[in-house]
Amino acid sequence: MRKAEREKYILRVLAQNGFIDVTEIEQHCGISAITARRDLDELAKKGFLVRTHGGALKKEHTDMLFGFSNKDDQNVQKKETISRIAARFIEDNDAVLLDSGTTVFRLCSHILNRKNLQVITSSLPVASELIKSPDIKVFLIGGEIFPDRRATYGPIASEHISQYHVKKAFIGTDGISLQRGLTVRDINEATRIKAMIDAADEVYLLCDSSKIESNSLFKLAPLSSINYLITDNGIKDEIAEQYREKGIKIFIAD
Amino acid sequence: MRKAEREKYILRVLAQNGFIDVTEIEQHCGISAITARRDLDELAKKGFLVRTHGGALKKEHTDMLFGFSNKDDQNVQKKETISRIAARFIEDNDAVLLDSGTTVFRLCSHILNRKNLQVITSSLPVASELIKSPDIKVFLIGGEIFPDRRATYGPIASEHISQYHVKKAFIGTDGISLQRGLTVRDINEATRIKAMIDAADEVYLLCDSSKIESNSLFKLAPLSSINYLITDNGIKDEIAEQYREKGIKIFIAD
DNA sequence: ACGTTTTTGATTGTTTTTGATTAAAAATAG
DNA sequence: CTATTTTTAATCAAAAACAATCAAAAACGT
Repeated sequence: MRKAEREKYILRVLAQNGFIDVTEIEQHCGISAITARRDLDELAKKGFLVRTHGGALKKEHTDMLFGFSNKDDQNVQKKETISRIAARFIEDNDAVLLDSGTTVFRLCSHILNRKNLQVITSSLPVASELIKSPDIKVFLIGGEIFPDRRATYGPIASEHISQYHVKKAFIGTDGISLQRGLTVRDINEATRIKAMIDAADEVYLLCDSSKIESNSLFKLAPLSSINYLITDNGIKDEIAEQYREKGIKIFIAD
Repeated sequence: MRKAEREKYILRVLAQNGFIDVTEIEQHCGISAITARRDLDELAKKGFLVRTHGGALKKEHTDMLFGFSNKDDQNVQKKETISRIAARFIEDNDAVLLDSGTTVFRLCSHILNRKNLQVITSSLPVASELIKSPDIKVFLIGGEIFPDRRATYGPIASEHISQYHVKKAFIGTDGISLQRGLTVRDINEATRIKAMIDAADEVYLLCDSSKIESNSLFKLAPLSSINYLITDNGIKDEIAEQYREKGIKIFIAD
């Protein structure tokens, strides 16, 4: 049985039973245990399942809040690796701002074990994921809810954000470029992200490489307003160098 | 059965029955008693359940995401009828405040078809339910999230509520009595509900009859602060009459 | 056909999980 | 209350699953 075929089988069993174990894959597909485990590891890395000892569990409902409509393997994998790198910058006892957006959302599963963490977020999925942990205090930013994004926005939200001060903010944008700085599709997102940048000492931008050196409609902040750029290895070396010259520290996931 | 799968099973049984015992796990999962106990110990350590002799008890905020588990059928039915009555008071073009709590939450499904409705809520489940409708604008009240209740509370939330003014507010309490007025178990709930009452012209209290003429720990407002009481047919006639004399309009669902 | 990449399996030692055995603690019955 | 049964805690050893590394096989592009 081919790899692609096996992946399909694994996901199908998971959707049905909620669980699959290594030996079952081994027998059903006629492969060695180690290959079965590798299959699961890869699917876990892409975010399609949760790896456990001896098998794997189906991802929970909150993880689907943003839908699996973009089952684009490549992008899911990129976002997963980016978020994993970003998670390393969130430590015990931190107070952080987390914006909405799929990449930032994926960050959540990697920081559930932090102790005494305070998280301020505008995102409902982020909130619902993080309140699972008893050691994380979650503050929700008030305001009108943008149904598509499952996040609050608008003047109330922006004003609310300005009441906080945090060390680190993790944000996403639709575009970033040397010339135009940070840009987004929606004006409401723009004002909210701007408020988040102002409320934080250090700003981390999570952004897959396809968005680098591309522009969206609304300019929200200059390049200088971010301190860290976390992206995937699709970024060209000479571009990365130019960003570094602007004083931005780049971390490349692969 | 694998460990991960067993944990899922344990939590599922707990969500349903509220209790699970070691021998049941032992038999159902085909493992030794000691392993079953170890499973429970670990889950208890993570805070997902409360360990007892011979088994474990459910802890409130475990595996439900943005929903509520249906505890016992009797109460669910009462709450359903109450919420259906309450829904009749919410009309197209209204602006309403909805508090957290299961009874108010049930209201949501009955108002999804309203047009041009504006809803302000502190409840994450309410928000996530109502954003399904394109004709309802949802405003979320910011603040710290109370994980057990899936709602925001605290000084930020109260202050945020005071920025709004609405015609109707729908709230729930843990107790109501002629002598002590409205009471709740948690001080944080108290201040938030107080703020909601102040922000609304008309206050609707949704309350099953078991809570009428019973008191909880924190007094939050006098009886005079509510205008409507919606309850089930468990309320005694003479009690209802006394409330009416105090100027409260009572609606009894059956 | 050739070299390259991807996929797979075997090997090693390590970690996690599991169950048996013991004595202590808690619940139960008389 | 004491005696009996049940449940637990603790320790240990076996089994299963793991990670890491290497080499063989298959698929791939040119």
